[in-house]
Amino acid sequence: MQEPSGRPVTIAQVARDAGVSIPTVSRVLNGSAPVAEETRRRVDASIERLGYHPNPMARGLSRGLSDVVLVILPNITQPSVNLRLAGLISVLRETPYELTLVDLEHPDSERKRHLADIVARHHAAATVIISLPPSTADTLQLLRQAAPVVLVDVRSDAFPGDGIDDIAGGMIATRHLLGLGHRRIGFVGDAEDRFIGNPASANRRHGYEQVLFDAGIDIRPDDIALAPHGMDTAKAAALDLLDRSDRPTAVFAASDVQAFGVMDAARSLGLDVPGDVSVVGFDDIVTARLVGLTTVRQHLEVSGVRAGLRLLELLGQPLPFEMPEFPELELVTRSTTASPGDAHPIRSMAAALTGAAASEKEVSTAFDPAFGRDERIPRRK
Amino acid sequence: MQEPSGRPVTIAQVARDAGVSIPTVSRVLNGSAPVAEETRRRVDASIERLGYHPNPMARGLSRGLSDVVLVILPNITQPSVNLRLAGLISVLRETPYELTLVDLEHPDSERKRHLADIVARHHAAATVIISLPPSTADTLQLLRQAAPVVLVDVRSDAFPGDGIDDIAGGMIATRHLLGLGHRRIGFVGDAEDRFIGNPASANRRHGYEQVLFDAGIDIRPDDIALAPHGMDTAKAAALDLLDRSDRPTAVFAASDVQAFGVMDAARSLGLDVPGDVSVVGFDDIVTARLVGLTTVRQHLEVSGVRAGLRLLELLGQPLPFEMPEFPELELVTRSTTASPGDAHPIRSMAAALTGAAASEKEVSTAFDPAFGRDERIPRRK
DNA sequence: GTTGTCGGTGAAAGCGGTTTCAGTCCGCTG
DNA sequence: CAGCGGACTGAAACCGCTTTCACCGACAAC
Repeated sequence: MQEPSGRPVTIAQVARDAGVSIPTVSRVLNGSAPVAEETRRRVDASIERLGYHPNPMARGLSRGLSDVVLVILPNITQPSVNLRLAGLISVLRETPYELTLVDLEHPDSERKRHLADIVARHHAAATVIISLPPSTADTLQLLRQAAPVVLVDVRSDAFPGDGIDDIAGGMIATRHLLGLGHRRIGFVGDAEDRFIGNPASANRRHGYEQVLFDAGIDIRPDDIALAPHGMDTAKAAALDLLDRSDRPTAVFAASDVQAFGVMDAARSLGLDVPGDVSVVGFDDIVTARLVGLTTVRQHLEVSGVRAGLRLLELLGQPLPFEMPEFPELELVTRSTTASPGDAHPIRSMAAALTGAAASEKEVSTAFDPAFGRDERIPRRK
Repeated sequence: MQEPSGRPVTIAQVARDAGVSIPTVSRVLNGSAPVAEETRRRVDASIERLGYHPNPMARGLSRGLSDVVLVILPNITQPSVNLRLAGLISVLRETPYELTLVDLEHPDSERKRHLADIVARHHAAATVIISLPPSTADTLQLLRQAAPVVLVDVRSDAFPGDGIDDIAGGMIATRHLLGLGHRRIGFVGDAEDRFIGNPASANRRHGYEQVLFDAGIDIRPDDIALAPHGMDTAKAAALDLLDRSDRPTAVFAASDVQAFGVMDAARSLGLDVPGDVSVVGFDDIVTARLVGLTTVRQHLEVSGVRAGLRLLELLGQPLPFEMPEFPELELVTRSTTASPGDAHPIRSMAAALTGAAASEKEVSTAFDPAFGRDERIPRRK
């Protein structure tokens, strides 16, 4: 605990202090070779006394591999991304790996940030890419380098990863509305350059269209509104959809964030949810529960956990716990959906406000999001 | 772009390929000394052809300083923490620094993770600590090491940082309720070990008490409910507060998350917000807008930005932009507060659902949270 | 015509670790 | 008692890069 201020303590100082050679200290540190009990004690004492911490750069250089896992994601404030990251972190916490974060924020702006270049620049032990589909060029380049790559929220033949079945998800949501008796069902999703973007929204729409088709319902083009991802943009799109006398009686939004936009639009038109319009979202982010949004739940945090475990496998590390098994997708029925004409305005609004636990089929998991979790556990009591 | 697969390309290979010495390549890379135009061209060509990226560990080791900024925080899924981090990231993005993330998640569990040890272990160029007050021992040890430390959401004499004036914030919230005519005002805040925890909640309470005192209002002990931080715990605490015939007509919650708990409690008691109970939160996280919560806004993302800029200063780096000036705290009036007895149940509920933009005094900033921002900008159009 | 000075370059010495290799010193076996 | 293997240790090489330092040629200054 001395640490004479200034430059950090080096292994050489420890060796000198303990009266041994540098390699011996290294052996004590890593247990890479037998060290006499007495020697070990002396070394440990010196380490403690000097407050020595091995320099991770030197160690990494020497061993030829770093201990950092590079994580690349589009935007950390995005609730879904955030939760996936949290899941990954919870796994990495149990390992000797560090986490280096690269937030692209505007991944496709000018497209100048090539994923593969970012990866190459970092020389990390492994890379996790969240919600960003690598281009073909990226894929080729990533395959050429040695460090493993794991994808989250993206399916690829080239890399392990766990995208969900978005088509099935779209079908679940649409069937729910159909089951409630809706026949005019709108869709609000991403308008995006599909060469770059995540195809999730498009696939959810495919599921939606498939179900309607199977039910013999014609899809009216003007019941589909696309806008760049975001709550406000979705609201604008939803206004087009809902500000008509022959509006749909229900809307399936490709994400919870967009569903909020739809609800906001409904509100500003004086429409009751679900009295006048039912709304279904997708993801089940934390806020969905708060607002009482009916949605298709995917286990966001679990996807991060899985990626972490898969990574450890690839790195030949022991897994701190088992790969969790979760239903991939499930409908969470809350208070933004009802049969057409089946409105109880006041009750439903009130319920919507706080997520009417009574009517909700909740599943408790080991990975509850932060809102439902106590951050500070009172100690000794 | 060849990269013969396997081991990453080294500077030696580039040097050989370009027919120059290693130092020359280094000079081209860093512009640290003049290089003949012709030579430079050859080297650049080799770098490009081989797909060379300097090994950051080797570089760091050699230069004696790393390019990573260590960020330690309590829980990344916590909206306030998340936003602060996002602000920091936006600054670091403009610099050559990498960001390594350590999420404690349960910072005080067993207290075994000493901040100073984490910092020492990483040998980073600098450290940012978000929403975690260092202990005295930590502080001493952190001061002893060379790399700068910046605090976010914590005030300290030892390190630069920008905590807000929580007492003033508590006063703002309470005065608002007082101004609406409330005389029985409850408080819901953190029950915590103040030796470890962040004193924010306690300070907000002090502000609250001060205002009531100045107004000549007696504070009834049972109008104050404390619980470990979290929405569900706050709900339970609020139930105690509100499930009485002589309940308060308004509640000031020490954070938005806790305010949501209070609203949830009110809902489950069949109380209308703000008809029967007004609720004020603190922070103005994204969700607050969504739910229409009246709250005391602090510019969370800006706090991260400031920390980033301050860090760059300490590191002697040029600042990518100016230090933003923002009002420290401001009341954002939405739809969860009203004068006692001044209820319009249906309207207010509906408004609450989506944040009734009309009645809201919004301030637009350059740092809008994700919900209000388009994540994917459609290109070429 | 000798000195500087400066652009341009390479040899070599680190940076702080790990790892190979070559011993010592033992205790055992045959 | 020679021979052997294992426990334990240190010298030295190496990881990939930066940074002196020395050197060479060219050109300006005296």
